[in-house]
Amino acid sequence: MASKDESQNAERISEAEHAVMEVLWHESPLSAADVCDVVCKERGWSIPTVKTLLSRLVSKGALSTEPDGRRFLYSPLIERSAYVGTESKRLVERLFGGRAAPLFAHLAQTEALSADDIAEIERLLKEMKK
Amino acid sequence: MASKDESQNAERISEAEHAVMEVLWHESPLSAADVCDVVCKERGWSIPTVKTLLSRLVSKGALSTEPDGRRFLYSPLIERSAYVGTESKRLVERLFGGRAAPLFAHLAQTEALSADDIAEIERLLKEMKK
DNA sequence: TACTTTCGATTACATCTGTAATCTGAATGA
DNA sequence: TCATTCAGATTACAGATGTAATCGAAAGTA
Repeated sequence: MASKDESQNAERISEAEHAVMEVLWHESPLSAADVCDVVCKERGWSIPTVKTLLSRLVSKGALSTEPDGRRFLYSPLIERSAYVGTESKRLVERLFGGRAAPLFAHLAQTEALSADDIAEIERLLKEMKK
Repeated sequence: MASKDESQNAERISEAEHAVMEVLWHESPLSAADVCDVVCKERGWSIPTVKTLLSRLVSKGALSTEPDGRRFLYSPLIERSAYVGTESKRLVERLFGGRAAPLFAHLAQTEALSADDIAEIERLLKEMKK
Protein backbone atom coordinates (compact mmCIF):
# COMPACT_ATOMS: atom_id res chain seq x y z
CA MET A 1 0.00 0.00 0.00
CA ALA A 2 2.71 2.43 0.94
CA SER A 3 3.56 3.05 -2.67
CA LYS A 4 3.87 6.72 -1.74
CA ASP A 5 6.24 7.47 1.06
CA GLU A 6 5.31 10.77 2.67
CA SER A 7 8.75 11.80 3.84
CA GLN A 8 10.66 10.83 0.76
CA ASN A 9 7.80 11.55 -1.59
CA ALA A 10 9.68 13.58 -4.15
CA GLU A 11 6.85 15.79 -5.34
CA ARG A 12 8.82 17.50 -8.01
CA ILE A 13 10.17 20.90 -6.97
CA SER A 14 10.12 23.44 -9.77
CA GLU A 15 12.92 25.80 -10.59
CA ALA A 16 11.35 28.84 -8.98
CA GLU A 17 10.55 26.78 -5.93
CA HIS A 18 14.10 25.56 -5.84
CA ALA A 19 15.36 29.11 -5.59
CA VAL A 20 13.28 29.49 -2.45
CA MET A 21 14.57 26.22 -1.05
CA GLU A 22 18.14 27.39 -1.53
CA VAL A 23 17.48 30.40 0.63
CA LEU A 24 16.09 28.23 3.39
CA TRP A 25 18.81 25.66 3.09
CA HIS A 26 21.23 28.45 3.62
CA GLU A 27 19.40 29.74 6.67
CA SER A 28 16.24 28.76 8.44
CA PRO A 29 13.71 29.25 9.83
CA LEU A 30 12.82 32.39 7.95
CA SER A 31 9.64 34.32 7.34
CA ALA A 32 8.24 34.99 3.88
CA ALA A 33 9.55 38.54 4.09
CA ASP A 34 13.02 37.29 5.00
CA VAL A 35 13.05 35.00 2.02
CA CYS A 36 11.90 37.83 -0.19
CA ASP A 37 14.71 40.01 1.07
CA VAL A 38 17.13 37.48 -0.29
CA VAL A 39 15.58 36.60 -3.64
CA CYS A 40 13.03 39.17 -4.70
CA LYS A 41 15.51 41.70 -5.95
CA GLU A 42 17.60 39.15 -7.70
CA ARG A 43 14.75 37.42 -9.49
CA GLY A 44 12.45 40.36 -9.87
CA TRP A 45 9.78 38.81 -7.70
CA SER A 46 7.24 40.46 -5.47
CA ILE A 47 6.23 39.25 -2.05
CA PRO A 48 3.04 37.53 -3.26
CA THR A 49 5.14 35.41 -5.55
CA VAL A 50 7.34 34.27 -2.73
CA LYS A 51 4.30 33.47 -0.63
CA THR A 52 2.80 31.40 -3.39
CA LEU A 53 6.00 29.45 -3.77
CA LEU A 54 6.27 28.93 -0.04
CA SER A 55 2.70 27.63 0.11
CA ARG A 56 3.28 25.28 -2.75
CA LEU A 57 6.40 23.97 -1.10
CA VAL A 58 4.49 23.40 2.10
CA SER A 59 1.80 21.44 0.26
CA LYS A 60 4.48 19.45 -1.45
CA GLY A 61 5.87 18.54 1.92
CA ALA A 62 9.17 20.23 1.26
CA LEU A 63 8.83 22.84 3.98
CA SER A 64 7.51 22.92 7.51
CA THR A 65 6.00 25.94 9.19
CA GLU A 66 6.15 27.14 12.73
CA PRO A 67 4.01 30.02 13.98
CA ASP A 68 5.86 33.07 15.19
CA GLY A 69 3.40 35.63 16.41
CA ARG A 70 1.06 36.33 13.57
CA ARG A 71 3.30 35.01 10.87
CA PHE A 72 5.01 31.80 9.93
CA LEU A 73 8.58 30.77 9.86
CA TYR A 74 9.55 28.22 7.25
CA SER A 75 12.16 25.48 7.39
CA PRO A 76 13.19 22.81 4.91
CA LEU A 77 11.80 19.36 5.50
CA ILE A 78 13.89 17.75 2.83
CA GLU A 79 17.61 17.98 2.82
CA ARG A 80 19.52 19.72 0.17
CA SER A 81 21.70 16.72 -0.43
CA ALA A 82 18.63 14.57 -1.02
CA TYR A 83 17.29 17.03 -3.52
CA VAL A 84 20.61 17.42 -5.25
CA GLY A 85 20.92 13.67 -5.33
CA THR A 86 17.58 13.06 -6.98
CA GLU A 87 18.10 15.79 -9.50
CA SER A 88 21.59 14.66 -10.44
CA LYS A 89 20.40 11.14 -10.73
CA ARG A 90 17.51 12.14 -12.95
CA LEU A 91 19.86 13.90 -15.29
CA VAL A 92 22.39 11.12 -15.42
CA GLU A 93 19.55 8.68 -15.95
CA ARG A 94 17.93 10.66 -18.69
CA LEU A 95 20.96 11.78 -20.60
CA PHE A 96 23.63 9.22 -19.94
CA GLY A 97 21.78 5.98 -19.46
CA GLY A 98 22.42 6.10 -15.76
CA ARG A 99 26.18 6.02 -16.10
CA ALA A 100 28.13 8.83 -14.51
CA ALA A 101 31.31 8.33 -16.50
CA PRO A 102 29.79 9.61 -19.76
CA LEU A 103 28.65 12.71 -17.93
CA PHE A 104 32.14 13.24 -16.72
CA ALA A 105 33.53 12.61 -20.18
CA HIS A 106 31.12 15.09 -21.58
CA LEU A 107 32.05 17.77 -19.09
CA ALA A 108 35.68 17.08 -19.80
CA GLN A 109 35.24 17.32 -23.55
CA THR A 110 33.31 20.53 -23.42
CA GLU A 111 35.90 21.98 -21.11
CA ALA A 112 33.32 22.47 -18.47
CA LEU A 113 35.92 21.21 -16.05
CA SER A 114 38.29 23.77 -14.66
CA ALA A 115 41.79 22.87 -13.62
CA ASP A 116 40.61 23.15 -10.05
CA ASP A 117 37.79 20.76 -10.73
CA ILE A 118 40.19 18.23 -12.12
CA ALA A 119 42.59 18.52 -9.25
CA GLU A 120 39.73 18.17 -6.85
CA ILE A 121 38.37 15.14 -8.59
CA GLU A 122 41.75 13.48 -8.54
CA ARG A 123 41.94 14.13 -4.87
CA LEU A 124 38.53 12.59 -4.37
CA LEU A 125 39.50 9.57 -6.36
CA LYS A 126 42.58 9.06 -4.28
CA GLU A 127 40.46 9.48 -1.22
CA MET A 128 38.03 6.83 -2.34
CA LYS A 129 40.71 4.26 -2.84
CA LYS A 130 41.68 4.27 0.77
CA MET B 1 19.23 42.28 -34.23
CA ALA B 2 20.05 38.62 -34.26
CA SER B 3 19.33 38.31 -30.57
CA LYS B 4 17.65 35.05 -31.40
CA ASP B 5 19.76 32.64 -33.35
CA GLU B 6 17.54 30.27 -35.25
CA SER B 7 19.84 27.29 -35.33
CA GLN B 8 21.16 27.45 -31.81
CA ASN B 9 18.02 28.94 -30.33
CA ALA B 10 17.63 26.66 -27.36
CA GLU B 11 13.86 26.71 -27.08
CA ARG B 12 13.64 24.46 -24.10
CA ILE B 13 12.90 20.84 -24.99
CA SER B 14 10.58 19.15 -22.52
CA GLU B 15 11.10 15.70 -21.14
CA ALA B 16 8.50 14.05 -23.34
CA GLU B 17 9.94 15.82 -26.34
CA HIS B 18 13.37 14.68 -25.34
CA ALA B 19 12.26 11.07 -25.51
CA VAL B 20 11.30 11.68 -29.12
CA MET B 21 14.60 13.35 -29.85
CA GLU B 22 16.46 10.37 -28.50
CA VAL B 23 14.73 8.13 -30.99
CA LEU B 24 15.72 10.39 -33.84
CA TRP B 25 19.24 10.84 -32.61
CA HIS B 26 19.54 7.12 -32.66
CA GLU B 27 18.21 6.86 -36.19
CA SER B 28 16.88 9.32 -38.69
CA PRO B 29 15.05 10.32 -40.74
CA LEU B 30 11.99 8.55 -39.45
CA SER B 31 8.27 8.95 -39.89
CA ALA B 32 5.90 9.61 -37.01
CA ALA B 33 4.81 6.00 -37.13
CA ASP B 34 8.42 4.84 -36.94
CA VAL B 35 9.02 6.95 -33.89
CA CYS B 36 5.88 5.62 -32.31
CA ASP B 37 7.04 2.07 -32.92
CA VAL B 38 10.01 2.80 -30.75
CA VAL B 39 8.48 4.77 -27.89
CA CYS B 40 4.72 4.35 -27.77
CA LYS B 41 4.75 0.99 -26.10
CA GLU B 42 7.40 1.96 -23.65
CA ARG B 43 5.81 5.21 -22.57
CA GLY B 44 2.19 4.28 -23.05
CA TRP B 45 1.70 6.87 -25.76
CA SER B 46 -0.61 6.82 -28.72
CA ILE B 47 0.26 8.03 -32.18
CA PRO B 48 -1.45 11.43 -31.78
CA THR B 49 0.79 12.13 -28.85
CA VAL B 50 3.89 11.43 -30.85
CA LYS B 51 2.64 13.63 -33.64
CA THR B 52 1.99 16.49 -31.27
CA LEU B 53 5.47 16.19 -29.86
CA LEU B 54 6.99 16.04 -33.31
CA SER B 55 5.10 19.19 -34.33
CA ARG B 56 6.20 21.02 -31.27
CA LEU B 57 9.77 20.02 -31.87
CA VAL B 58 9.53 21.28 -35.42
CA SER B 59 8.18 24.65 -34.24
CA LYS B 60 10.95 24.81 -31.72
CA GLY B 61 13.43 24.34 -34.49
CA ALA B 62 14.74 21.10 -33.06
CA LEU B 63 13.64 18.95 -35.96
CA SER B 64 13.55 19.29 -39.72
CA THR B 65 11.04 17.62 -41.99
CA GLU B 66 11.38 16.21 -45.42
CA PRO B 67 8.37 15.07 -47.40
CA ASP B 68 8.26 11.41 -48.32
CA GLY B 69 5.19 10.73 -50.39
CA ARG B 70 2.24 11.90 -48.38
CA ARG B 71 4.00 11.87 -45.06
CA PHE B 72 6.96 13.48 -43.42
CA LEU B 73 10.26 12.18 -42.28
CA TYR B 74 11.83 13.89 -39.32
CA SER B 75 15.48 14.50 -38.53
CA PRO B 76 17.21 16.28 -35.66
CA LEU B 77 18.39 19.79 -36.33
CA ILE B 78 20.20 20.12 -33.07
CA GLU B 79 22.89 17.72 -32.03
CA ARG B 80 22.56 15.44 -29.11
CA SER B 81 25.84 16.60 -27.68
CA ALA B 82 24.65 20.18 -27.77
CA TYR B 83 21.49 19.28 -25.95
CA VAL B 84 23.31 17.15 -23.42
CA GLY B 85 25.76 19.97 -22.93
CA THR B 86 23.16 22.59 -22.20
CA GLU B 87 21.24 20.35 -19.87
CA SER B 88 24.30 19.24 -17.94
CA LYS B 89 25.42 22.79 -17.66
CA ARG B 90 22.04 23.92 -16.40
CA LEU B 91 22.14 21.33 -13.68
CA VAL B 92 25.69 22.04 -12.61
CA GLU B 93 24.88 25.71 -12.65
CA ARG B 94 21.73 25.39 -10.64
CA LEU B 95 22.83 22.85 -8.08
CA PHE B 96 26.56 23.20 -7.79
CA GLY B 97 27.22 26.83 -8.45
CA GLY B 98 28.64 26.00 -11.84
CA ARG B 99 31.42 23.83 -10.48
CA ALA B 100 31.63 20.29 -11.73
CA ALA B 101 33.77 18.94 -8.93
CA PRO B 102 31.00 19.16 -6.35
CA LEU B 103 28.77 17.21 -8.67
CA PHE B 104 31.39 14.56 -8.94
CA ALA B 105 31.88 14.56 -5.19
CA HIS B 106 28.18 14.18 -4.73
CA LEU B 107 27.94 11.27 -7.11
CA ALA B 108 30.89 9.68 -5.38
CA GLN B 109 29.40 10.12 -1.94
CA THR B 110 26.06 8.72 -2.87
CA GLU B 111 27.75 5.80 -4.50
CA ALA B 112 26.21 6.71 -7.78
CA LEU B 113 29.56 5.89 -9.29
CA SER B 114 30.16 2.30 -10.23
CA ALA B 115 33.62 0.79 -10.18
CA ASP B 116 33.53 0.95 -13.95
CA ASP B 117 32.70 4.62 -13.84
CA ILE B 118 35.62 5.29 -11.59
CA ALA B 119 38.04 3.33 -13.71
CA GLU B 120 36.77 5.12 -16.77
CA ILE B 121 37.12 8.50 -15.18
CA GLU B 122 40.66 7.75 -14.13
CA ARG B 123 41.43 6.76 -17.66
CA LEU B 124 39.94 10.00 -18.92
CA LEU B 125 41.96 11.99 -16.45
CA LYS B 126 45.14 10.32 -17.54
CA GLU B 127 44.14 10.97 -21.10
CA MET B 128 43.61 14.64 -20.45
CA LYS B 129 47.02 15.11 -18.96
CA LYS B 130 48.80 14.15 -22.09
C1' DT C 1 -16.61 7.28 -58.85
C1' DA C 2 -17.61 6.37 -53.92
C1' DC C 3 -15.66 4.49 -49.68
C1' DT C 4 -12.02 3.75 -46.61
C1' DT C 5 -7.73 4.49 -44.78
C1' DT C 6 -3.98 7.43 -43.53
C1' DC C 7 -1.53 11.58 -42.87
C1' DG C 8 -0.71 16.01 -41.04
C1' DA C 9 -3.12 20.08 -38.97
C1' DT C 10 -6.17 21.97 -35.72
C1' DT C 11 -8.38 21.93 -31.43
C1' DA C 12 -8.90 20.24 -26.69
C1' DC C 13 -8.22 20.00 -22.09
C1' DA C 14 -6.26 19.10 -17.45
C1' DT C 15 -1.86 20.16 -14.80
C1' DC C 16 1.97 22.49 -13.59
C1' DT C 17 4.57 26.83 -13.39
C1' DG C 18 5.53 31.59 -13.05
C1' DT C 19 3.83 35.57 -11.35
C1' DA C 20 0.59 38.06 -9.06
C1' DA C 21 -3.86 40.56 -7.19
C1' DT C 22 -7.38 40.38 -3.91
C1' DC C 23 -9.73 38.94 0.27
C1' DT C 24 -10.00 38.21 5.24
C1' DG C 25 -8.93 38.41 9.78
C1' DA C 26 -5.87 39.69 13.49
C1' DA C 27 -2.79 43.28 15.48
C1' DT C 28 -1.75 47.95 16.14
C1' DG C 29 -1.87 52.74 16.74
C1' DA C 30 -4.82 56.88 17.35
C1' DT D 1 -13.37 51.65 19.46
C1' DC D 2 -12.09 52.35 14.53
C1' DA D 3 -9.19 52.74 10.71
C1' DT D 4 -4.90 51.04 9.07
C1' DT D 5 -1.73 47.58 8.30
C1' DC D 6 0.26 43.28 7.59
C1' DA D 7 0.09 38.04 7.40
C1' DG D 8 -1.57 34.17 5.36
C1' DA D 9 -5.35 32.17 2.22
C1' DT D 10 -7.85 32.23 -1.89
C1' DT D 11 -8.31 33.27 -6.59
C1' DA D 12 -6.39 34.51 -11.12
C1' DC D 13 -4.49 33.93 -15.35
C1' DA D 14 -1.28 33.08 -19.18
C1' DG D 15 2.07 29.89 -21.07
C1' DA D 16 4.21 25.18 -21.08
C1' DT D 17 3.45 20.30 -20.92
C1' DG D 18 1.33 15.77 -21.23
C1' DT D 19 -1.85 13.43 -23.65
C1' DA D 20 -5.17 13.10 -26.95
C1' DA D 21 -9.54 13.50 -30.18
C1' DT D 22 -11.18 15.32 -34.34
C1' DC D 23 -11.06 17.42 -38.97
C1' DG D 24 -9.97 17.70 -43.69
C1' DA D 25 -7.39 16.33 -47.61
C1' DA D 26 -4.88 12.94 -50.26
C1' DA D 27 -4.28 8.15 -51.63
C1' DG D 28 -5.56 3.69 -52.33
C1' DT D 29 -9.30 0.33 -53.35
C1' DA D 30 -13.54 -1.59 -54.97
